[in-house]
Amino acid sequence: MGAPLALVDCNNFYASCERLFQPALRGRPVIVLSNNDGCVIARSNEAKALGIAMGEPWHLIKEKYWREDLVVRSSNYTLYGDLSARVMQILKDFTPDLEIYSIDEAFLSLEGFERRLDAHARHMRATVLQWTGIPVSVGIAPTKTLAKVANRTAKKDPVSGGICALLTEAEQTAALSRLEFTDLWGVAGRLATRLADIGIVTPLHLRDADPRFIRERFSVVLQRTVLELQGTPCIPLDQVSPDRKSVMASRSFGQPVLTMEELRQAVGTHTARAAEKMRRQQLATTGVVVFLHTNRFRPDLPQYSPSRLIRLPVASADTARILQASLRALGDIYRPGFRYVKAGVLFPELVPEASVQGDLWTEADAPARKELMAAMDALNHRFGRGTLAFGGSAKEAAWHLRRDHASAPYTTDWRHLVRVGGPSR
DNA sequence: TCTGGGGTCCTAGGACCC
DNA sequence: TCTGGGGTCCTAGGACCC
Repeated sequence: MGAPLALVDCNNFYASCERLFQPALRGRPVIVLSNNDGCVIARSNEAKALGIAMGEPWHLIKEKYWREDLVVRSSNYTLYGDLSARVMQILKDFTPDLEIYSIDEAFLSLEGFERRLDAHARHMRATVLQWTGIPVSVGIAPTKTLAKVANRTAKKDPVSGGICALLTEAEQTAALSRLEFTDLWGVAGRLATRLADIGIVTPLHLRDADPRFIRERFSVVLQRTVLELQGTPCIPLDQVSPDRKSVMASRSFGQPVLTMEELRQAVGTHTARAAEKMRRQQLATTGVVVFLHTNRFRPDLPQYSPSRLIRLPVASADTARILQASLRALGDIYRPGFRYVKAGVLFPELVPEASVQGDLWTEADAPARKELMAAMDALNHRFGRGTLAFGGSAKEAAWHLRRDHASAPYTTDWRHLVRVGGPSR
């Protein structure tokens, strides 16, 4: 068993942020809505108590709640981003071994604090609250999946004081027995239905399942969940966030859009936004996908959800060059007569901007390919001929390896595969 | 009339290539 | 009675996460 991990999660984050600058909202039900005020994306405890569900379309429920004391806010992501950064900075002062998992969550290694976990967690929680006003919950356990369980338990249990540690099997069993099945990290509706077919309907059933059976019947992803529930860490703490593999910008229109001119405008803005986001991370794209959607909630209307990928001759981070490709893609897929409600732009395969110099990046890629070929030969030699049928896609090679060798860690990076699967070099 | 946005991984089928 | 096979890339869609 490794050192204990903590998952620190801000309570009802967006709703808490909104409350921060308006203390009058304390004790009142508060919800935050998504873009275009479409769906409910955050709820204070009081709003949850009213029965408002996550993701509920606002227009369907506003009639029902207008007479309640409900406070409704449009989302303000700049504010949430700023507050998130402040919370994370405070957590970093408690341990340098920290992975920012999302805008409102971080995993922390508690190595070295084993003998005073509780006091340490209480101190963290109090400091974040005092300095930012944001309440957080802390879950402590030997694996990330169990830390998620602990965090949820801390939130649910009023006497926990916002902190829950699940270090012994008895504590873990007790916590798991109080959880809904789909409360588990990685188990949502569809998977729960499929698991129910074979009699697995509670968190404890899943923990006590045979990981190898789960992998054969389901996937390596779910197998990791089982192992982690059993206390075996499978998902390491990622302190350095890896480069994004793709970047997307998309928006729903307020009303249906019919003309090419309106779509060109939208695709233009999305391209510019995505390109900015990409440049901020010092990446460049090898292509651009443009996609459109008609209204899927109106099956009575004609449906059309096309997408088109245009490859760039050379990876680029230049908005003008990418825009040219975007508009060409849009021209390919646009069909008049449909009522479009959403448009988006996706840069699907990003490379470091520094590797792009004129058209040299494809050249620079050649030695890497050669190394990859050699690595695959080595893997085939070790595991038997044909283990990896490899042409050019590291993604597919990784998939083969995971399928055929349960022991291979979950990765799509072939360099990693070489280290874990190949002969020592 | 009004149903989010941004990610990751996986699967399947068809076009195309040698 | 038989219709090649192995491979890549693309489109489309499903599942999960926050």
